[in-house]
Amino acid sequence: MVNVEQVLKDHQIRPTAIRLLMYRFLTESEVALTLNDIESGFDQSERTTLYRTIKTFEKKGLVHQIDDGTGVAKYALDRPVAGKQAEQDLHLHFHCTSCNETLCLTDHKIPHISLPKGFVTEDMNLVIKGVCEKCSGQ
Amino acid sequence: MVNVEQVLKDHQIRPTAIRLLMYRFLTESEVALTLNDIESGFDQSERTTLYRTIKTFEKKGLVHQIDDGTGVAKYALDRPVAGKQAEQDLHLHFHCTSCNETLCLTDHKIPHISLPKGFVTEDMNLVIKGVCEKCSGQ
DNA sequence: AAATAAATGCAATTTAAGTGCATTATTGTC
DNA sequence: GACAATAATGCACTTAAATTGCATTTATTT
Repeated sequence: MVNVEQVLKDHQIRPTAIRLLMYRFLTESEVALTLNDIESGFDQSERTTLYRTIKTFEKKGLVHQIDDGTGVAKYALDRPVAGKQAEQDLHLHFHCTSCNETLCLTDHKIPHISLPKGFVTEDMNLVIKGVCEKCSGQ
Repeated sequence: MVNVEQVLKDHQIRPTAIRLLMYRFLTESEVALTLNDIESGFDQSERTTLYRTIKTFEKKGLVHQIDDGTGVAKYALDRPVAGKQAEQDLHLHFHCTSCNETLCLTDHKIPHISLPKGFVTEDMNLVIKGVCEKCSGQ
């Protein structure tokens, strides 16, 4: 069991009630969540507060935003890979066109790609669209 | 010089004035364009018409939409690769965080990635963020 | 406990995307 | 070429997500 309060503090995030709740909520989700998803997970909550909370998490490196092509931003926890750090945001994402869910394939790294002269890579974003194992029934 | 009218017809698109103009406009652009970019390129034009035109082009396989993470859709012509077809939309895109431009790196294909059992790939989308050769000055 | 700084709640704005419908233009048929 | 049928266009409007302003509340520092 992780000490959520400590995790937030470690990232210079003040552990307020809502932040603790949201962090736990994100922890429990297998898939990336939209702001709407998050909003639905809370009884009484201001959309704006949730928005700013997730943005704070993002800025502080707790979550990453995923653009899966649906036009709505989704967010998922940065789940540290055992032994590694920092390059963890170079994993790829899978978007299921059937159930509309998007998930991190944390141990599928994006292969290195060499670009033409002059191009400097800062970040990479790979989204694979298709049918997930739940929906393909395989 | 390509016969634009014929290109449209080949894709079952009626060659109206606006469509011919927009196709030429897209041809002349090195980078992917937002709807706003396109709108700015025309003197008198209805946003809606341009919107529906680009969507028609997309449906008929003349252009592809690019989601570069800025939250605004961009569009670029499907420029057929000599000798190949169909798999041409598996090239990758580069988004420059300096000039905000996005371009197709047509001859950089997305490498094959093997997914866990049950996952079926239908489409892939790779966007590399960084600094382009114009902005890096290299 | 007071002063300071940050987080929250609510209202409102911005912006892109998309729809409905009447009008206009284009195409196919006679 | 005229006419009917079909599609494209223009304009107004709606939807939905993202984002900001500001007053209020809560937490932190001294």
